[in-house]
Amino acid sequence: MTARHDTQDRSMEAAGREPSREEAVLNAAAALFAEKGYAATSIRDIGERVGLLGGSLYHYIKSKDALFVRIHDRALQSAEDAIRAGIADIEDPVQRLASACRILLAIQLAPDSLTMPLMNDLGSVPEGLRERLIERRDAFETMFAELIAAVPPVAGRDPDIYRLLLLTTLNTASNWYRPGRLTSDEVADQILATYGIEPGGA
Amino acid sequence: MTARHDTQDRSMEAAGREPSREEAVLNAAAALFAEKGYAATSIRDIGERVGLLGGSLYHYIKSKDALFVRIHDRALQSAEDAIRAGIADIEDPVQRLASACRILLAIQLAPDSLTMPLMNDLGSVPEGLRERLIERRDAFETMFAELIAAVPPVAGRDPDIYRLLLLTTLNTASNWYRPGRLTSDEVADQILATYGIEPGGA
DNA sequence: CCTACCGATCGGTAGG
DNA sequence: CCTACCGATCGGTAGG
Repeated sequence: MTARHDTQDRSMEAAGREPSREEAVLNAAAALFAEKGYAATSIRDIGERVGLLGGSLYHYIKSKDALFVRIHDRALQSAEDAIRAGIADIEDPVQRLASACRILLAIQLAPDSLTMPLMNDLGSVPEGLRERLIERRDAFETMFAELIAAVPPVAGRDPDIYRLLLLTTLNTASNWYRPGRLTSDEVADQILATYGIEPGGA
Repeated sequence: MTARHDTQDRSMEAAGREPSREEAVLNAAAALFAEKGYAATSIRDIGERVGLLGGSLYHYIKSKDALFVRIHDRALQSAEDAIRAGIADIEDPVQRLASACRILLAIQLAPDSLTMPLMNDLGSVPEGLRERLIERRDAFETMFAELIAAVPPVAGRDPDIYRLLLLTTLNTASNWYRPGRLTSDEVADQILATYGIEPGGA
């Protein structure tokens, strides 16, 4: 989970090829939505980031709403895929949960526009959209809930609250994390210890 | 959709008197800013909530920016006052921190427009404003940092991360909390246990 | 992918 | 506190 990619944007895909124009639009939009939220991000803002005028974006997108949904779904799917792949070969439930947390945190802390700040505040999203997005989110969180349910509960802790606190802690870490002093994995270790998830036992 | 006179709530203050019009404007604005964020809340939205047209609000406010600053400062000041008052007579550092957490959480979970969701996401606030607000926030967090510094650190935990996780956990609880099953204090107990803050000892 | 534009809405003001 | 309006900006479209 060590991030070795540069701070440079215009991030290339894994293989190293140039991103297509459409990918560039999605990435720019993801970054802006993550930074300023839905309402404060204008179509013209997004266009400016990729060197197009606002109206020109409509060759690649159907509407601002649809663009947001697309990015939101892609981010969740990408995170879900990464977690599933990362834990596929692990059998011990504690190790599975620990790995999932580490991967999710790495995603949340990495300045990677593919997943970006996994879309945290839906507050400024219009009424109609919000429900769709929350449904998608619930599906993601179900996966996490299952990972948590597989480990022995911590004594004296309400399982629902435990789950919500852990997930929220992972998801909001990007609000305060500043790269430099600690790596993502070091922060993950702190969070895991806080929630009594001690892999390797020792 | 009962459409009597005003569907408005017109909640009274603690003492039972009518809130002044200015207070009503501040409270409505606080609720809307907390719900949808700065950018997605229009002056006309706020006016609608108190039964005025948008332009009429400018008798009570100087600008949207200034209104937000005012509400933000009031919320932080009010929270700070409540915490200071609540721990003034407590000497044991663990008890002081525990009480402060309980009070802060109660504020964050209460649908009270005076403090409302203590303004969490500054993402949609314009550049210039944001710095001012973050400064104000730092002052508040300093008080909390001192309370934490007074208790013995948890073994193996990074103090800075510990502080950031605890504070973020308290501040984001309103994102998932739904009244009914557990009270604010019961949630607080879960959080305190998670962070090794066990007052009373037995 | 741009020019040129649309209707709607924004924060804010004048003037009573 | 409203009417009536301002210039700016919004999401989005036509037409090339």
